[in-house]
Amino acid sequence: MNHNDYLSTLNEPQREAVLHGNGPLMIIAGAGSGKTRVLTYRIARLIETGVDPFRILSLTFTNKASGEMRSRIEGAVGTEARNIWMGTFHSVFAKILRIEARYLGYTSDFSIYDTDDSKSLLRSIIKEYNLDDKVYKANVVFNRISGAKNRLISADDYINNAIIQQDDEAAKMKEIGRLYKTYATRCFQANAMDFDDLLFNTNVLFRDFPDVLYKYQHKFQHVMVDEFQDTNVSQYLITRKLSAVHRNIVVVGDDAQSIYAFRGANIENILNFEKDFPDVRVIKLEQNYRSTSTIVNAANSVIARNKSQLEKHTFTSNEEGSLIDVIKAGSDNEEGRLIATAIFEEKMQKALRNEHFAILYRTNAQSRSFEEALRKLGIKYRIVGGQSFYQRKEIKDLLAYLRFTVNQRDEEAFKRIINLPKRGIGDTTVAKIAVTASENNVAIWDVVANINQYGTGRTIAPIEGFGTLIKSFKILVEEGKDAYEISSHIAKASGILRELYEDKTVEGLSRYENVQELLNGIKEFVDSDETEDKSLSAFLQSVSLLTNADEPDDNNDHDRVTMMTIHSAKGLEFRNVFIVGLEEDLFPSQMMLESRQDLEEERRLFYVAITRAEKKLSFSYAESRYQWGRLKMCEPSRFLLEVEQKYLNVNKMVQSALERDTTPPVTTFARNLVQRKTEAKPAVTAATSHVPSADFVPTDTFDLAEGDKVEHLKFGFGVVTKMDVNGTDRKATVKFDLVGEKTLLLSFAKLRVMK
DNA sequence: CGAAAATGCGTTTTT
DNA sequence: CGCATTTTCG
Repeated sequence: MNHNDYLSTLNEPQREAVLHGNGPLMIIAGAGSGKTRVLTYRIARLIETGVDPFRILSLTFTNKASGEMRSRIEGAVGTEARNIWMGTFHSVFAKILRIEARYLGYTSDFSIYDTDDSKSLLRSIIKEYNLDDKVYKANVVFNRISGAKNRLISADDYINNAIIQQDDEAAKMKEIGRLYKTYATRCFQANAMDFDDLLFNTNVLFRDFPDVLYKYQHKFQHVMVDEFQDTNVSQYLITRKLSAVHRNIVVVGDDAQSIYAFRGANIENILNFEKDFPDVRVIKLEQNYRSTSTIVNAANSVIARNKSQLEKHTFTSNEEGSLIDVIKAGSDNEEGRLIATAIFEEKMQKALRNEHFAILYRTNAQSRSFEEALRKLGIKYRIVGGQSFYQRKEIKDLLAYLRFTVNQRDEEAFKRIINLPKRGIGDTTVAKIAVTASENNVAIWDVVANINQYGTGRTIAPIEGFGTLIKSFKILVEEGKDAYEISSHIAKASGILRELYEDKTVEGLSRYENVQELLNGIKEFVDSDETEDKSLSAFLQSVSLLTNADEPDDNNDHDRVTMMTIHSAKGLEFRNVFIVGLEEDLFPSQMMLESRQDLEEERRLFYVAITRAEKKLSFSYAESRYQWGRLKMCEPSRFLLEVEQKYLNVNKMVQSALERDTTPPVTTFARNLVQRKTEAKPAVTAATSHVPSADFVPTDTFDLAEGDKVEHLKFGFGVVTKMDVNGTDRKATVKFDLVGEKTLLLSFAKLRVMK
């Protein structure tokens, strides 16, 4: 593509950003202001003007974002784009650490501990120290350690820091420093890094080994950081060091969209940047091309309440668009039904596809009621995040085998697989092995591999069997077999596949399929011509850093309603967006209100959610919510009042309150639930058992006939007694169980037919 | 040692 | 309530 072709499509500040030559640049890019285009064009242009792609480092927020950007650049400049160093902070620096591992005393096969591994390791350490695990909760301890690492505080720093120690003592957890120290040692002994270590150790690497720093400083001629507002100190320091020589650093961010302070992101990075690079040029992208003016203005009216923000005026010249609907529901289930119906109707009226819709919520747990309602209407959906594929037990089990095959020091992987499938090696035996190992001052694997030398009693046989098994896997690695050959062999030889295959329950079947799917994924990884290193350890590295937005795009089946948390929605856009669960204590979240005085981050989160919508936005809230088996009464969120009211359409609110006859009034609803708790399982089940097991399917063909069974959203189940067809008009008379005979002009949005 | 029973905790958000 | 971890018992 010729420069001028794309340059002519840009506005003035966008063009300036693309054409900016050398030296530091900060782009403050409002939501929907075309920042991805700017970044893409800028990189394409660098390559066209002769910069070697190998010398461009581009850090993005998700692997998906980087993949998309890479393919767009590829479209402009060709396959050269593949050579750009592009990815998340974690993946790029894991790659560098892998190359330079020996400087830090790791091998390049180091394991990456996910949060579960970390917490499980902490749990064992807490236990070993005989600390009360009700005081020292793995979760809390982990968060403390993680916070410290993100501020580049090592275990020793932590112990020697008077202020931190005071804090911990006040919280009655003065042992955290010791736990941190042991945790770090154990990770190191296991040849493992957790997520935070990937950044922490990169800092250590660059701090302690100037030669290595020198190499990368000179290598990367251009450094680009997307979503700069969400970087933490550790990340910022890395980029600052890397760009210290060439000083070609471009950061792109929007302080109004900073939503990761809880994991150490620091808006002050934006201010520090101006201090560290006094000659920085600042370009503001303020025109929104994404959303209607109603949406842009509503979003601005929300964020205007925040005190701390950079001066910026976002505007749009797009059409006004429709008002924001506010939908009130009696319960979380009704909220699900109302949204699902709204999607159905909007889809039909405007001839839209499923993929035009997104439902955004504050917490993953809210997805349930929407899933059920959408499924009932036969609307396809996908859930981003939540329990991801890679967190499933069977997947983690196989991955643990793979990890242990590559790295026998991986303590967490060992614990997972030593008795899986059951081979008669229980906790006591494992503890014995650990004791033997430390008595003889050797690694656990050494004991397992040579159990005959250390041998005790009758548990020798299974241990030896396990050792032989792993040894046979190791041989495959040494022979240089690729990741797929090795993993498919391990899946079979370990007995994991067999065990799942023999489990004939529904869950067992789906687990078996999941393992197969993982194997398919590995095959794809190996077969892809973009994969240079096809080894098992390369695969493991790539897989452990997948973001929850990186789930495999299912079989070309894109046309689905997307459901996800607002956090996951960052960087995405949808024609129609529903922001649901707008209730006080849920959004804004109670925890946020407790732990911090100000609501600013929650408000920014709301801002992010609003600005995902292109044409049409809806809010919803429920008056009651089923939580932990109890009914909780909810109040509308203060955020509903923080949006300038002239952008809201509250008609639907009244309407839905009037129509709310699918759900009993809240009082009876509550009573039913109470009854259900005390008396075994009464009447309520009668109503549910009425649901036929064969699935109802939605119809958009009106092909009703006498005798068909139908379900109407308001009136419940019924049978068609009479059909009147008059040209294109169809009238059905239906006898409903609940309300008797009704004549319907077919409003198919509310009617489903049983096949 | 492993299966069954009892306990207990959780819902912020994610790399 | 539902899942995960811990305790109990055969």
